Amino acid sequence: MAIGDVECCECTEVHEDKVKLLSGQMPGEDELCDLAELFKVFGDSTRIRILFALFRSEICVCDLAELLQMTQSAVSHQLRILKQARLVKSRREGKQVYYFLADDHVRTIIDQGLDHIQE
Amino acid sequence: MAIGDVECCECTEVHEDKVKLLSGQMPGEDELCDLAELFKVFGDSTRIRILFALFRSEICVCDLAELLQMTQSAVSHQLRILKQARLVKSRREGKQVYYFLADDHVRTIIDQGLDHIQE
DNA sequence: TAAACATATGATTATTTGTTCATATGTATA
DNA sequence: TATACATATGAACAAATAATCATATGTTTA
Repeated sequence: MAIGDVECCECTEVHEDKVKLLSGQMPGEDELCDLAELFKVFGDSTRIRILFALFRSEICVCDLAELLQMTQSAVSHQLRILKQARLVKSRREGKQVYYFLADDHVRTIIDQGLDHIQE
Repeated sequence: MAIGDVECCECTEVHEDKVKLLSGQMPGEDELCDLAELFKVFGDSTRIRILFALFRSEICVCDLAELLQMTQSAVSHQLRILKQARLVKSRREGKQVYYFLADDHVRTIIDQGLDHIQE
């Protein structure tokens, strides 16, 4: 179907009013994309494992690599993504950099996710 | 580094005890993957838009396509993913199939996500 | 039962993304 | 200041994935 053809089928008029109403209530494009980007960050088991580790305490990069049995580089790349999403923060102590959870949203979101899959 | 080389660097012994402790507390592989898979489903703006629409009321596939200005096929593919993740359910009414939210975890998770990005 | 409508789905393609490798940056210490 | 250590990052490659197209399935009605 060509772009610009509004209807995907013939049933458009069935709930035209409902669609119009909903259309006005949808969040803006920016907000939707930001939200999807945020959840994308949770959508990788390496990053989930990092977040679980940080539930207990802050931890430095090489300990994380050891814990997850991954290269320092791979862990560092993922930490960068977590940091850009403001899910973790870091502090330097000498040669080492310690990462920790940025706030409690992380716990809540993961807890809700656990609730869901355990149902 | 070859697989089997445990250390990524020389600092392993610095927090060896911490790593061991954490290692015993990490969730199982299955749980971690299920969780990541779940959040992957939230990590797409099309699916987020579908979920937002379902916040208001159940809605049929072609109305969703109209609302999102997408093809029926694309919407249907995404609904399948949402359904496999048990985030939505459906019921047939005549020729049309209505989708609706499976439970309240969806709202909670998205609300927490919104909280986070709006900070 | 045939035709029209609504939805589902397999195959293909373009894009995104996680890991690896090599290397750069930053910090401490001899 | 030279060296070693800890972390960060760019490029490349393989794997995952969202939209499209064509078509199949399921339902209603003439």
